[in-house]
Amino acid sequence: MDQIHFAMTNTVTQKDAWKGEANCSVCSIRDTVLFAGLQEKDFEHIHKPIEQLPLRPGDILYRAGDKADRLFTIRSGLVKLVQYLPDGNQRIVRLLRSTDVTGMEALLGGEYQHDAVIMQSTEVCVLPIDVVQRLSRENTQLHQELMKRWQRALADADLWITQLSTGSARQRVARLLIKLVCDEDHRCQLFNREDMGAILGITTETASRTVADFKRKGLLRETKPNQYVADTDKLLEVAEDL
Amino acid sequence: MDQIHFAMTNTVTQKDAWKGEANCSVCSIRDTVLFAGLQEKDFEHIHKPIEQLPLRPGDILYRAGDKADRLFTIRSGLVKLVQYLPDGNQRIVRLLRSTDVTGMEALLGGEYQHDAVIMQSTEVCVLPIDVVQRLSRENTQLHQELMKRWQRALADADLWITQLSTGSARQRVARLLIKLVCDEDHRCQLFNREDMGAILGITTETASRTVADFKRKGLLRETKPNQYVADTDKLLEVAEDL
DNA sequence: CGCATTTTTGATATAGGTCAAGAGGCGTGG
DNA sequence: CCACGCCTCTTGACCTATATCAAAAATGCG
Repeated sequence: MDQIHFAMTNTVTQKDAWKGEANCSVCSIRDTVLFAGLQEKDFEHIHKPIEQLPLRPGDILYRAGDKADRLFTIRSGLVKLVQYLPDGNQRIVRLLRSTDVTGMEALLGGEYQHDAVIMQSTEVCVLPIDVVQRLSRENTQLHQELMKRWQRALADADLWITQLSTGSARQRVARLLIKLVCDEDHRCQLFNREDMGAILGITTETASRTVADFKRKGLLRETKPNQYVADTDKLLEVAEDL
Repeated sequence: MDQIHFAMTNTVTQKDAWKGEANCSVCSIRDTVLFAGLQEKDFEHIHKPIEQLPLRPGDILYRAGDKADRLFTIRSGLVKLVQYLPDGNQRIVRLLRSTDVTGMEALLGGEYQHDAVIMQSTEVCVLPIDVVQRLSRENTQLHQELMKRWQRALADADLWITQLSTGSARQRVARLLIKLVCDEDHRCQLFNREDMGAILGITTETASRTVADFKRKGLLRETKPNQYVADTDKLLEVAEDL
């Protein structure tokens, strides 16, 4: 459908939004992050600074076909990986959130495989690929961590197929909502219906109708604009079509 | 639907079908295979023998939940990776063919994520994980090759989503057929309609109807039982809905 | 040859696509 | 602060593709 509005949006290359050089050794999410296993001495070897960037909805982190020379850790926010069909339609193939790593294509020196588009205000760390490669050679734990990320991405992709691309529209929407519930209060934010459709392989209208229906039936309650509370139990019933 | 008929089938653990110890240094497909980059001296370090197994349709290479301690290279044949939905339905999430590697979960010491089921007579090499791990530490090229395989699996998974789980049933079947065409004569073998359905997220009946229709319309010609010639151009038209 | 399994085909129901219009939000500029 | 225009969401009416249920035809196997 659209895939447009690119011309206006920033890519990360323009450093005007640069937030500053990161100090990984005091990173607040360091123990869950790619660099978790690094030692003091490892940090001494990082000469190139690691940038930390704030990004806004609609910004493009990288595009399919760009030379892959950087790896990204998502500190916070939400990013979609998008691929295009021959007919121009788009399909979202993965969502990235806090502590996720993306752009691992860079480790092999190829091109990025997706457009990475910011959906909610996001902060990323930008890791130059040569830094990661050297560290990965020297530090077994980082190396292990990289493989784990790879494995995780693959498991995510499998789930995307089995959960989000299989079954009725109702089931798919329900499963997506369950995935989105973040805190223990079952709160979640949704995104626009078009993106929901591109995630689930259904039309915008069907996404809309289904969400509206869930609201009416009380599986979803909107506390304030785009702030929902989900009835996870009922959603699960729908997801498995009981 | 079924996911059954397991009780009767072999898993690879029973070595009765053992074909013999492989000699990797003279492997006929060695230059396209995981061990492509190994040197003579590397082979000297492989103490544990590398098994080479012939498998028959219906055999199970490994099952979801099994401890992942071996990595497999497909020498020839066809293997499906299957996952199950909560409601018991199955979905095929990947197909493996000659030179593909599977079971990389083993590198992280977890459990296999899928059932790996033989679809057509297959030969695999079984690589004990500790062998691979040691070699990968010593040999950069093997290590690189492993990452490439990981990347490839991920790209396959993305294609599975965009090509085989998106669009009308006709389009999906057409795209699948295009994928299956192997030689330059556009020959291909199909598999049973149920598997086609589980790959495409459609019913067995729809798969059957669509294939039958393609035959009638001449997009597909059956030369002998389960030996087809595909009209790739016409299939492409259908795939992109021109 | 006869049984079991898979494929094909038919009839029917329905979920979801399509096209179109209205409703609600939100930012911009007067 | 309001009015206008733009955009997204929602809803409606309609129609088609695909699921579902069932039975016949074809295929393979012992």
